[in-house]
Amino acid sequence: MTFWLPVSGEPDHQYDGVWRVTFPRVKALDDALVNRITAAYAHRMAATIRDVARAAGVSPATVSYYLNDTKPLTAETGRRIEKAMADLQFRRNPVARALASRRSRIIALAYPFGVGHESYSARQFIVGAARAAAALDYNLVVWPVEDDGLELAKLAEQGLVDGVLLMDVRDDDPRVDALAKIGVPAALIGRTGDAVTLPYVDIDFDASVRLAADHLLDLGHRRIVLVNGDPDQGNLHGYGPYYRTEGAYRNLMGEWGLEPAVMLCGQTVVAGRAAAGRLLADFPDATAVIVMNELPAPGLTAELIHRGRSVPADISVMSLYSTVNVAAMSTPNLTTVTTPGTELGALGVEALLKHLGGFPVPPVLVTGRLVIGASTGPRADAA
Amino acid sequence: MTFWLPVSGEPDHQYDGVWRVTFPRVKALDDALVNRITAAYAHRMAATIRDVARAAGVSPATVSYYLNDTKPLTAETGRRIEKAMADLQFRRNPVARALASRRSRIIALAYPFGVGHESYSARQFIVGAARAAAALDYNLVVWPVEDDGLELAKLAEQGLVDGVLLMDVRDDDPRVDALAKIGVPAALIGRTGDAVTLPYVDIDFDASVRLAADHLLDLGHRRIVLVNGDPDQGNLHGYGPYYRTEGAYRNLMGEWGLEPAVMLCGQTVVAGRAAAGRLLADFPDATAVIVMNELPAPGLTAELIHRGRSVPADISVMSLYSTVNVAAMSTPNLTTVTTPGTELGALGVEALLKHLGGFPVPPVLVTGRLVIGASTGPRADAA
DNA sequence: CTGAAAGCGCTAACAG
DNA sequence: CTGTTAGCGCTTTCAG
Repeated sequence: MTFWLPVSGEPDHQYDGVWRVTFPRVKALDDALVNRITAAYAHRMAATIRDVARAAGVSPATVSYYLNDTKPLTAETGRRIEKAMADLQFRRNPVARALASRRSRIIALAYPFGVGHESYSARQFIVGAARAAAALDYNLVVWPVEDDGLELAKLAEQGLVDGVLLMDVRDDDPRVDALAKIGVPAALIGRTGDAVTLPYVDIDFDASVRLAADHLLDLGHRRIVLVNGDPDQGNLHGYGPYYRTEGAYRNLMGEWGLEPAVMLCGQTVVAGRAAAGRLLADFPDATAVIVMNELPAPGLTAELIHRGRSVPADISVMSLYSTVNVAAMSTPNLTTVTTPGTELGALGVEALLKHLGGFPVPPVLVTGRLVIGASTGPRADAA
Repeated sequence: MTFWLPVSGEPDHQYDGVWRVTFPRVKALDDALVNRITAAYAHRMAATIRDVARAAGVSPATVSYYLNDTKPLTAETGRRIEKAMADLQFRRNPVARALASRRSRIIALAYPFGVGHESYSARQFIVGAARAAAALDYNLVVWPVEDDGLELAKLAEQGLVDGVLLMDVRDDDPRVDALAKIGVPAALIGRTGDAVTLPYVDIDFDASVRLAADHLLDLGHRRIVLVNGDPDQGNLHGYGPYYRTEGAYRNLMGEWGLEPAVMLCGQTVVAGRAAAGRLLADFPDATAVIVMNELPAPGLTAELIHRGRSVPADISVMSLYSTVNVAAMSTPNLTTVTTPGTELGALGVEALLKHLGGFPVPPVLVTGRLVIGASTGPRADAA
């Protein structure tokens, strides 16, 4: 079996004791080699539950009860088991436990990795989810899969994981259907359309947009343009963050009696640069702009300055759903409402596990944090 | 059991049908709840190898041989098994397989998540590793653990995984010792000190620095400053990328008969800004600078411009080990030699699996890609 | 080339 | 409160 990494360029290998590889197309191990792998999982030589039982003078079942706290035991019995376990350096075997209990205690994080999903906060989601899982004695496997659900189905139907946490969900997400057909439980980061049947956690778009807009309104701005993501680029129709953010923005503008102004922009730095020209042409009276997602904002800001506008004196830029580090890269460093990635990852795991436990799981919406930078300031032409 | 996410700010919850959470301290499920989780791993109702054997008129062992290609079978037998599997929609149970074979076919990616490790290419490593693992029928669990090896030891000694891939390794890495003591096989992305006993893949620092420096030399620059990472910040003493990059740089300068000039800088955008002042003060004759890692470079560039220097007319900036997206965020967009994250992740998995198979694994060094931006240009004061 | 049989280490009824 | 007893589904000698 061979697989190719999604990297450009031709392979160029040299060997002189070590391999030196430039832009590799990676040819992986073949089947035969993989089959010959001999190392066992680390646990192999450890004492078993039977050894412990024997040493403690109880039955294996009793040890199991103690381990799982699944039946009440006398303190004395517990103490003897505890001692035996310590003496024998007992470590329970998670694989055997999984087989017998029919629960692997492994969950998967499925996240897309194609165009339009190049969010740098991806790392935060993974860290949040993995650490939450670890704290709950679960393991998190990572499945970077295509949007279409095919790869996901293949992985899920292997039956290793107890459940799947889906990232970057769309209204009509093929991955959801794929999992449903296989019968693997799932929870969502993001949501599907109106009839959300699965547990989910998501950004609180209303609150986040309000946080962003209020800051601008407080500074006196009245002509605030939203630079939203473009669903036509990267096939992101029905992508919640786009239309929910726009909805929140329009509501808010309505609430304040202001005219909404929306333009679309691809999710790259370069697209952000290009958007600057359109912004100035189409909305010459804009004094502030809210830019969706972390990549376009730096590009747009840079290009505004390049075209002779001063930020924030002429126009304030608010970066919506970015990270502190990315926001700091621009000059001036950007004011942003962050993506609560760590929180969503952790809360997503929590939702999934509650769901696996058969508990009702109310939706959770998390608001980003307003981090004030130097790209927003008082409206210059204030009446 | 309760755990706190590493997020700042106080919890602020509201419930009105959905939870609305701001800056949450996440309180996770308690033990009792986790114990009550009932969902089984997805496989539970599927046909077993016995069913297949019965349907095919062979023994379970034969089916196993067929599945694993572990003994030669007649074509006819294979065909019958194949048909039975299809009829019954057979899916082998990975947990049972793991128990019997003593191999879980799960490997872990351990990566640090503390200060100094906030690389945005982390996502690429994970994607590369996870997809390589999947291609080889392995699963990758993610363990974001502290540098000290304690958390890692706790996870590894559970015995779920067949091996561990360590990211961001240092010369004297406690995590390596921790794994050795437990007896869990490991491979490295990065390397330990001189006596590297474990298989590793790493950046080809010599080649990458040469790629960066050659570009600048070709443009006529002769006074090229290296802005290296500061090991005192984030406790990164013995961190290979720092001293290997510096070594490569010094060699190269020697080779060209140029005077090396090195300054240190923390791994944040803000530190990069601060470094600009020192650069101008300490090396007023510099016409080009090579900046280590993706965060400081944008800061340094911005501050140089802020101080009235023109990039690249007055000074060229080369961002070493960044990503295309981050490099594009600056104005001018930065020339960079990338971190080959995807490649290293995939090659690391390959190295680990070969190691598990008992095969010799020669080291692999991968060179980044030179992506030319607008931050480097011909030396202005060329004689 | 195929099969019988003995587990892998743990859990979970069911008894007592 | 504790023990007995079957497995969970697959792999892997060891025979034939």
